[in-house]
Amino acid sequence: MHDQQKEERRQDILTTVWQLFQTTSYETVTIAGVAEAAGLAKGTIFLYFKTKEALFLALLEQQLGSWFASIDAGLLALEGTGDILKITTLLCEQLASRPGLTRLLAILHTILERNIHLDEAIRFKYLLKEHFEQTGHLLERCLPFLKSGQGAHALLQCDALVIGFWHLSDTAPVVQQAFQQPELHLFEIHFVTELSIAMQALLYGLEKSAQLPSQP
Amino acid sequence: MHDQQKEERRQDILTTVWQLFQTTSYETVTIAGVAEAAGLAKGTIFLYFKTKEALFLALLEQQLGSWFASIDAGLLALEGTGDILKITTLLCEQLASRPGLTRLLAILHTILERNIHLDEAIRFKYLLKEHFEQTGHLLERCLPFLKSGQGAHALLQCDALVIGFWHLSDTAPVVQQAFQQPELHLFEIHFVTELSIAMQALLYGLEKSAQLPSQP
Amino acid sequence: MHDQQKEERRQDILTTVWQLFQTTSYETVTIAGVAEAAGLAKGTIFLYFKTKEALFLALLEQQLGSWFASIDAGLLALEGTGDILKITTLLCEQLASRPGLTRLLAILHTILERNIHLDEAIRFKYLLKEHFEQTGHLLERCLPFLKSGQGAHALLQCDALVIGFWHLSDTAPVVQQAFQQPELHLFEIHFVTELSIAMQALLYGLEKSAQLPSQP
Amino acid sequence: MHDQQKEERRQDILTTVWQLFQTTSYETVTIAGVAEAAGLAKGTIFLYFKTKEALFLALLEQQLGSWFASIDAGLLALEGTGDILKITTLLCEQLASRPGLTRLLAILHTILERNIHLDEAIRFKYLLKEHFEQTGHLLERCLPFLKSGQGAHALLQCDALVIGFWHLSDTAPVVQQAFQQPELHLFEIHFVTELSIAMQALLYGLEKSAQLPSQP
DNA sequence: AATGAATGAGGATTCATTCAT
DNA sequence: TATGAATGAATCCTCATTCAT
Repeated sequence: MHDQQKEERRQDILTTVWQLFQTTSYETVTIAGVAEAAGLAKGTIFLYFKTKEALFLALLEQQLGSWFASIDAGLLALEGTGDILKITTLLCEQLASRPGLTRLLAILHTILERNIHLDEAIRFKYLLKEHFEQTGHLLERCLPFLKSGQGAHALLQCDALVIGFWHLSDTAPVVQQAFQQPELHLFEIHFVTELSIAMQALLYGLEKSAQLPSQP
Repeated sequence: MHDQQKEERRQDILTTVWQLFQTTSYETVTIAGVAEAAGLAKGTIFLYFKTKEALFLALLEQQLGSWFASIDAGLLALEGTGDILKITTLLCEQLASRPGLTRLLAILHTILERNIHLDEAIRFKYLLKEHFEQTGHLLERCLPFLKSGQGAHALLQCDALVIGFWHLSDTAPVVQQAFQQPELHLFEIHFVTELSIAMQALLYGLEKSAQLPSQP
Repeated sequence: MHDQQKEERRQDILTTVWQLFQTTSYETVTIAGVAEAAGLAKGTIFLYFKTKEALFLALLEQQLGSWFASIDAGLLALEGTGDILKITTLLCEQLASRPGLTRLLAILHTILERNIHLDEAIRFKYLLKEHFEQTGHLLERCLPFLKSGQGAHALLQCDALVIGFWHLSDTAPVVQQAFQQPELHLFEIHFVTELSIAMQALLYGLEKSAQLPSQP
Repeated sequence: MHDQQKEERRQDILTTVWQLFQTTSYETVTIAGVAEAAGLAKGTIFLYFKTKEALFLALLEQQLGSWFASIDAGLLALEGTGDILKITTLLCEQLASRPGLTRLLAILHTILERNIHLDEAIRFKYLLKEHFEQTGHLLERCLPFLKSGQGAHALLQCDALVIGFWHLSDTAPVVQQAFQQPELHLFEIHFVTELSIAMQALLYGLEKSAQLPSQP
């Protein structure tokens, strides 16, 4: 079996998992279910992914790759504009079109990274670093107030916003019911909307901070 | 047994849980452990708290109450100053001095709210609303650019930042090891530091946004 | 529920396991099977025994208790006789009438003791020590050549013989088939017979050794 | 590929397994590990050995061959002496210098013989028979009280002792900890020491038994 | 002869929660 | 009001072995 075939099978598994994950939660997706849906034996799954977490991490890598690619393309077109609104819209819309990605990001630190091997952790973090730095670089060329290295850092701050607002917006069923009470609509968060607002404000604020003389 | 005695026992349980939670994780704290530490039977715990999640939610309520009280006091002293830096420092330092609070906030939406009853959800959300609106009000008086109602909303945005940065900073052991690799220190997040920076930028940005003519 | 009832249920479980163990192997006995046969939930079994190994260890304790009791009674009747043959016969026949005991002894060190908690290990070893010393004492009074403490030691040597000969006699099915070959009957070991012969020789030898002046 | 080459490769595999087995347990040695260490594919291992058990059985054959050779040489020098102490010392020291051999003997009947094919079982048992009879013969010439055929039988009894004392001395980690308790040192068995004592006694006893008029 | 991808069986264990007493 | 015995769901992963190439 050639490497190409192996890669194809790996992709098959990832595609299967991705489909299952769309309609259910991480917990609901079981290896047994994945194997059955993929027409493989349980053990075969583990031949391609050491743990369930590593499997979903690979999924995240793909989605992240896709997202960063879109962002990079978009940022190139915005080079030098300094248009925070357009940049925010770009980031958020590309995220909104990948609902699964956000859910994966939201469980990355609490679940996915909790049961992987060191080598996987290192590889993933380096990959992430590459993305952050490359896209951060592009971001710096769009937003001149960002100095070298601050682009990646800004992306990290956006990541925090994504995770945070996802948690706020992805409410449990009981909480949904509670929201039927009057005056509680305050907490009904529309993810993309709120994320956009906050991200925009954050970038404006970074611009302002850059203009200030010093920060201890 | 008088209501007072019941309340005392309820407090005893909460105090016990709080102590256990300080040194371990939510998962590690078991009802059996709580019962033993409190000198009660397992079943008794459930007489005071319907579920484990409700128990921790009560804990969160207390800590939140304490935090909001401090914030309120602090904001009163900053009324009208518009000093974003001081406000940010206030919010973050009061959070930094309550490590358990942050950890509870980080699991509020993914765990605590997932297994409580409707009445508890409603009560908690109303309580939260009260806090958000009262403190939001005070915030509005400190930051004149915040219109009525925007104070609570700003606090919500801060909440998102807290959750997000906690996830980014609370890394799994393997990831900690991975960080020993060169050039990965980018991801080593010091919670309070990063939270402060982002929160400050966010508030600056909200100020800037308020000055802009319109927002679609 | 009184302690007595708890003890009864504990006994029920042990009895159930004992019955299952009679007709199958340790591996074949599953907790699920035990629970079903006992009309209990799986979790309930673990309420009475921390691990599967601890469950079988309790079984062994009972059987050992019974065996030692019979031996003690028998040895009392042989006090001062120095009749090695009768003693050997006593030990072996009491063992032969408890087939399960031998099987448990044979897996004690390789399986049972491998997954128990320290407190259980300590308790079991002290229990064993008690038995060895008490019965060893009686043995010393039957066999005058045994000095103080040597009785327990002799029992330990017998234990080794029991384990060893059980392994030699409890042959795998394939090996059974192999024994249909001519001239291989050498290896067809009848457990009790061979154990008796060796144990008798061992005791004779200990007597002889005692008469020798010194052993480095 | 010539038979000679095949035999060489077979030896390579055995050598590799032997090295791995020295530092770990039977369970820890995996076919995958053996294949990797030997620079072969997993499937290749099974071309030379039908099962994992057959592989270790071959190992045991080699070690046994080596041990019996040493014993034979030693017994020749002791011919006619009737010196039980020297014989015991010979047997035990040659065993002590081959720690892996004892470990293999201890799992021979419970593991190795459980998953081999009939032809292998037959071959192994015949091989064993050869050894037992040849060395048994030599033993008979050292110990005149042993009648024809009793030498092999005595070796079988020694085998039982080896297995039994190995189990008693090879204690689980928890049990090791338990032995830190006072008064439990009774169970801390030094394998070679105890084996020597018991084997010597056994042989003395066989001598004594031979002098007795009759045995039922 | 060598490969290595695929297989798939197999089971203990925890712990929040309930409810009879 | 307090107890604590009983419940039972829920699933990952290893690794010897096979067999098509």
